[in-house]
Amino acid sequence: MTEDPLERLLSHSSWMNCLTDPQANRVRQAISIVSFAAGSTVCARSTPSAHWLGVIDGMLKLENISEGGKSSSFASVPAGAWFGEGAVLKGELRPYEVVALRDSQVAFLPRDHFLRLLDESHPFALWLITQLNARLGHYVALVQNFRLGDTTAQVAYSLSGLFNPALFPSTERCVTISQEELGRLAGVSRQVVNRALQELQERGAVRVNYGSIEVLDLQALQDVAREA
DNA sequence: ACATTAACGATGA
DNA sequence: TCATCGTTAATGT
Repeated sequence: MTEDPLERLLSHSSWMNCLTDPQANRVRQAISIVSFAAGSTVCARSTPSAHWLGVIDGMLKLENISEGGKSSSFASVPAGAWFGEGAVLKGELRPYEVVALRDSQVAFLPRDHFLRLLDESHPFALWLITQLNARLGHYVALVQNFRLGDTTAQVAYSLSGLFNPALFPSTERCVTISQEELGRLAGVSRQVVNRALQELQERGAVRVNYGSIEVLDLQALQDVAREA
């Protein structure tokens, strides 16, 4: 039963602790699981936000695409995280595209089940407020970083954001992401990412591997992100 | 100054 | 073989 990937996700999802056994079982049965190949679209932009999404395995990105076909992602979502509650709450069309960065498995919880939990469970509502607040804090810091920091600080902040324990409780020390993808996340070119990572490696904050980055000193990474 | 795009060769999986 | 990496040159703001 620990082989069940959905159970693995749920056992690491702190909001499950807010639910009663009947509620938890209801949720289990309502969730459907879909696999996506790297590069495929999980949710198209401007389609109804009919589900709350959890990443069982792999990694997703949330991105906007400009007219010129250039894409900029504003969030990467590693395994273990749930997202999309904003669009579900507002009942609006999804304002961004969800794309699998690698082969991924995604859990879909239907919108009505999500809303019912919110209606029935005070602890779940409190958990959700905490979650939204943590995300708000992340983006407030992102704006400050964008205005005050140099490009190395931007890369450092974007990378450290993947290890924010409030948002992504169960991320490992190592993240599989190409320098090009990190560039899309940080809003800079791949060349700048490459130089920034080498500088961060010289400082001992990270180790750069082929297709992945290992964080050796998260505090040092966050310190660089705050430099102006 | 410093970032961006384009391009090239080298190298890992 | 393909993706990714490290680097350089030309160009833009």
